[in-house]
Amino acid sequence: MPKAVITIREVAAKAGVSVSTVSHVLNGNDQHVSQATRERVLEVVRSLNYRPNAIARSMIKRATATIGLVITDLQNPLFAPVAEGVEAVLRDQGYQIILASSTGLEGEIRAIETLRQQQVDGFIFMALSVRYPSDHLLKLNDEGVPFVLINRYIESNKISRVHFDDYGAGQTGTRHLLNLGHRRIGSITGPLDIVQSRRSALDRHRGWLDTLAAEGIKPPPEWVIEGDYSFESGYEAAQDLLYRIPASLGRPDALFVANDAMAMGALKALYEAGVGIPNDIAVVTVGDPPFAAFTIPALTTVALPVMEAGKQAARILLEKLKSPKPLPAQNVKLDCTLIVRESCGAKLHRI
Amino acid sequence: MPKAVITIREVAAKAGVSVSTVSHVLNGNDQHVSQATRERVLEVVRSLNYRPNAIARSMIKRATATIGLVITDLQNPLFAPVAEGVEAVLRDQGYQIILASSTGLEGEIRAIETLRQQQVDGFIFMALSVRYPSDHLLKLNDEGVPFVLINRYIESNKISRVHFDDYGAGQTGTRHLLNLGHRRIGSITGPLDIVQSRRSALDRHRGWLDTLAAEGIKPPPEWVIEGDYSFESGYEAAQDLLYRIPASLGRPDALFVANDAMAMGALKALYEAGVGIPNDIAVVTVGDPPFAAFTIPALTTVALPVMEAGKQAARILLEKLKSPKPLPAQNVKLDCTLIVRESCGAKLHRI
DNA sequence: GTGAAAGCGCTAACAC
DNA sequence: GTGTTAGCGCTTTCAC
Repeated sequence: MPKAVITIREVAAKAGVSVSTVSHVLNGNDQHVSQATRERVLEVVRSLNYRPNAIARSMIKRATATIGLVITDLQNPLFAPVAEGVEAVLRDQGYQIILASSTGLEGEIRAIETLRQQQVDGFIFMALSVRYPSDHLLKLNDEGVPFVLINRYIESNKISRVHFDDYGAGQTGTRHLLNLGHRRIGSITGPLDIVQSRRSALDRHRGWLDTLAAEGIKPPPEWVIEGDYSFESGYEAAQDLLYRIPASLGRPDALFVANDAMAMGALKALYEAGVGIPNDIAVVTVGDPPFAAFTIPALTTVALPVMEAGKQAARILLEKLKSPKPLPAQNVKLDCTLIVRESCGAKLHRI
Repeated sequence: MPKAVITIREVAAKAGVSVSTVSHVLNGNDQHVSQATRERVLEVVRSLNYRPNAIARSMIKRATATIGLVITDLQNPLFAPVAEGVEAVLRDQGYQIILASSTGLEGEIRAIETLRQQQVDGFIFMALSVRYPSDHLLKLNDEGVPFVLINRYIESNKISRVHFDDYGAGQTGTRHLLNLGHRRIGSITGPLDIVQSRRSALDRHRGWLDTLAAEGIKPPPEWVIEGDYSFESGYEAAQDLLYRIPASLGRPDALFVANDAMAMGALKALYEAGVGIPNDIAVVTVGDPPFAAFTIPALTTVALPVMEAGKQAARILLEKLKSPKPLPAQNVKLDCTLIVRESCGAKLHRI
């Protein structure tokens, strides 16, 4: 800020009081300040358009009222609603959010370092839950830095995190298909392979598998195709499903697709192939983006409470920030809810 | 950060030098420091895991190397790519981004105030370009605070901004329809009314209108329906177009839809009504979200260079930040490019 | 080459 | 009730 910046000293001078008096009235330590003085000070503050320097303040307080929000992928559609949730609860408490997007492990470590130099009071990590090493987070925790993870898996029960009940989402979606009378249920999964695998993909997949198993159903491996959560991969997976299955086996008549983008891709491939949805193949998915109601047909889906995840994470962080002593880690799992639209049809065929 | 924080003094002590020497080596004022001393200091820095306090540093420097990114709507799909662009160029220069989402004029003013107390070096405003008063921005500019606007209109040529060539987008889309041989061209517009109007909606609309006029075409008012950029409004507008037009007038055989979300909504309404796209009605739109290639049919669209907007804004801001004296305002208008997919068909019918 | 010391703008004892 | 003052952790003249 180039312009002549005005300080507490000038306010004090103009009001004819000492800086400490000004400080007192500004910080609400009013008890020991006379009504008249207070008003005079406030008046000068206003007339001078005085803006307290938060930086100077935080040097003394040893707290900046800022938190670092570190994100692995800004373009991830979950990011905006999560950030909105975080923002909403943090702002209410006077905290600012410093945003850092990082790529890969190196980037994340660098981001943390920079933000610590900026003296952020805590962190929220919002990430693809790829399985990369988390030693730096463990260390961060040991150092007593408050933080919480969103949608990221970690092998430690000493770290607070909020995540979605992905396993439950897999169950819910699959059960819906079952209830509709389907037995031949295939799946387009998220990234399951060792290096790229995401926890959410694994869990949703297990939810699907276990739910079928509970009904004594064991789908042939040809009916599950692995995607990578992208529109493209859903499109291609659906084509594979259509054209690469041995005729003897036949097609599934329902599909559990692990996320919304792939589901939209699949819808298109199916449409192009002349496969009717939901009549020939019913489709259920996970995630409820704004477009879900406007695909053709509209997606029946298991919605993730994304903004809520941001809010919860912020609340947990706030608790840590306000507590003088370290709090036990919290692990909150958010329930996902089925939203019935068109892609599975509506009628129950259940016998 | 609760843990015993280690300061430059301790580094100095352990290295057996003065704090100023440590400061010199840390800041690259190496010239006057002996090789041996430098190495000793660096060694101690590493062993102590010393983390310089950026807050203390910025008190002296009178600059924080942070900028405020203020957004009116986190959920706006343009936000993520813009933020990514901003982040990318700013981070390269060692700047941090402080995020503030604000609602309405009041919220924006509050956000600015708070960020100024945090001593941010500059601002980027990313907003719906609704027409609300911008006096506070004018004043901010007069005070010498560097900032740039993204996608927001302002009646002043003293303020730097980057925006999309919305008028050109309207032209490009419309011309594509014309080239395909269409003459009966309707439109679903963005918010045009006095209170909610957005500059982009107005400009795209004018682009459409003028391009038709240049060909001597004057579409009947019944063929233009106003939406609000949402999926729903596109859906409803298309229904209006289908069912509310006097039979005598007949339907348009092509549609310029002012944004991607409304286009997707319209596609669905048209599909449900059994209207074939592009054969019965061709659809062109503006904006190229990830889903555009996977609607049914895939959207032919005029793409906005969203991430580029973020980058440009950040570059302009950086220039301001580095310049000792105020720079003249820059006004960059970004070109939009047609992406041909399926919703208009491909064949040129042009006679 | 290296160090002492004066602040940056503010808060919080502690005096009076 | 109000004022004095000692720092927060750092950079930066200016001496030596």
